[in-house]
Amino acid sequence: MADVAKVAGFSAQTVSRVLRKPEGSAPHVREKVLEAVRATKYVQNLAASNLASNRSMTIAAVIPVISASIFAETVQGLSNILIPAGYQIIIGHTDYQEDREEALVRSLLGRRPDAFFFIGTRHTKATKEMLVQAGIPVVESWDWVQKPIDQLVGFSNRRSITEMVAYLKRAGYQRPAFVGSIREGDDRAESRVKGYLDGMKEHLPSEQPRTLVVDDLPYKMSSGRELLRLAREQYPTCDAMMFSSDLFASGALLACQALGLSVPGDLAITGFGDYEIARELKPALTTINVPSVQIGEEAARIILLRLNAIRSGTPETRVKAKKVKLSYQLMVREST
Amino acid sequence: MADVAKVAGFSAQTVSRVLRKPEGSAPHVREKVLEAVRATKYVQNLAASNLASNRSMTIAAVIPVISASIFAETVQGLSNILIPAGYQIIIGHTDYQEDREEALVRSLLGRRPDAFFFIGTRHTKATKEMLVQAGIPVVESWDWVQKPIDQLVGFSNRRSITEMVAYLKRAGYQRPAFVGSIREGDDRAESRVKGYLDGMKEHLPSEQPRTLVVDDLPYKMSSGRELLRLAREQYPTCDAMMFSSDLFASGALLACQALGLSVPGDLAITGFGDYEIARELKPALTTINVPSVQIGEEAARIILLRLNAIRSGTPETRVKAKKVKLSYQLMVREST
DNA sequence: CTGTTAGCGCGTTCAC
DNA sequence: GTGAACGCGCTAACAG
Repeated sequence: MADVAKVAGFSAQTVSRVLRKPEGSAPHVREKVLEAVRATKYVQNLAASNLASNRSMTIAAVIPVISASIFAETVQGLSNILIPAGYQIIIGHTDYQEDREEALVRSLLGRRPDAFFFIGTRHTKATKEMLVQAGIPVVESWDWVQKPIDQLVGFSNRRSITEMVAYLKRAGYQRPAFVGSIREGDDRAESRVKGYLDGMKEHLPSEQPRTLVVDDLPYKMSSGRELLRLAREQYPTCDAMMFSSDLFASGALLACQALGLSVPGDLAITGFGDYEIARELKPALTTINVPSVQIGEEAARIILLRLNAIRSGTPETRVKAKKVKLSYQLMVREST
Repeated sequence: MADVAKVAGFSAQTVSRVLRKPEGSAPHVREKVLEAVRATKYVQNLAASNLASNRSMTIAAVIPVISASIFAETVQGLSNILIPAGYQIIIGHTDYQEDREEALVRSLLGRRPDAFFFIGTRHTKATKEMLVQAGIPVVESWDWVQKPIDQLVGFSNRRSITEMVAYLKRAGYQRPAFVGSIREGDDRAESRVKGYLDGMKEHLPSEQPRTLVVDDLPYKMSSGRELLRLAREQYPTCDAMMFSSDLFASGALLACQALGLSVPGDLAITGFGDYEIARELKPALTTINVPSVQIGEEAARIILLRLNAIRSGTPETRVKAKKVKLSYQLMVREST
């Protein structure tokens, strides 16, 4: 920066100012400085900037897995808002393991992010403590809990499935089963199981609930085929299968075709997530649409609001939002 | 760190050493220090560490889009090797736009990553200059070029499609078309078009090549349906459609079923990428398997090798690997 | 194997 | 609107 200053004919302070707040300097100064930056191919060292300013202009995003496209959509939503605002997002993934999350948060904290974003609401005690002590905004998302660490942008996984049961009942199904491979630690998927049980109690109280939940099948379409096989074995009289994800539902649907089972004639199938494949398959899949992009965008807005408030010294209570509830949507299609 | 040192009864330097290289200190010292770290809930400030050591322990990964699961697999491969080695990966995405890539690289450079990884081999002149000047290892990937910026881990998109044409010819197809929606800037997909033209010239020289390449359809299954419609209109006598991606091929395959077209009876279909859906559909999709995870792992190994060499002062020439060529695989299935 | 000294490259503060 | 002094929290280099 000193070199740039020398070339421009000003002090390093002026270079720093122009770089951070161009409109704060006189136009001719600004021009000269920016010219010198180009001439010297100067790239600011953000580590030094971070150290001196105590702000890193990064937001930490903690997600279960990167490769799930639906979570990628949420990250996309975050980016849509945060990148234009000058923030970088640093992503970490936990593979649904709380202890990995704890290690990850510890390591991310070392970079002094200005805020944290989580997909999920379940964390170890130590994780929560670290976050509280860091004293930065934390937004959790993708589910609905009573007491978030700080702020929450979510929807009720549980109620969405209860609603699906209600719909199936109305559509004439009497013996729906809930089927899925649920990683231990995936509390959102576990909420969906509860939602199923709620729904059965409320809408089909005469029926014994049918659940088949394993934890050792990978998150792939082919697991849907395997789950279908297991579920038909265990619940031969079941007339509708509610899968914990569209991915499993899609695999099961294709397997039904291979087996010569008619959907929804012989068996109705539902999913969760409203992935693109749900719309494209024949029959198209009845499922639950999740506001994945919107969650990210809303979380980003909350983060920016909080950060601006902190910078300008606004009292916390003025901006600390309540929890934000977004709405899922039941997508009724041909598979039921 | 001074506080931790006081609690432990040692100097800050010793705390620093224990944190970075635990085996470098006497066991009783190590114990005391780590105990003090826990007691004070100390979290190291990596920005300061970075500044002082001139190493950030981060690797920048530049990819076209996060949400494409096949790229996520490559990032997974990177993680598999780099995370255990103590590195963090910082991801940026370009949406296939060279100018966005340039801005992204500039911004990432500000964090002083220890190395760069790219999916893709096409960059602006300014981008290349910045990277060369940064003087850090750069690994490009996912395609095959003569002169990479630094190192390359890839395969020939072009030759893979040529091989597919050869296979189709052997299988009895005479009038294959190449169909896709290709974002401007997606040089790998553009290589595939060239591979198709090579293949036609070499294996079906009597036929006029049939290409339908648009640039305005989104990267979604539903675009496959649209591409199928356009291609049938333009090339009614075509007997095999080679799609630029499994996603389009899948959409087209499902659309064929809806239209009552038999695959491969009336029309053969091939894809690219070997996504899971390619295996699961009926008929299963003939496609090209890309070593996506392996690319990431191999790139990570090269990066570690280079970084260790730099640290230990080994001369560049000793470790600077040649380009690494990985092999794709033609997956012949039922759709041809 | 441990401690001391100096400085990494910036931004904040205050003076002008 | 611009410049000088100082320090952010850590590690490299050296001494012991």
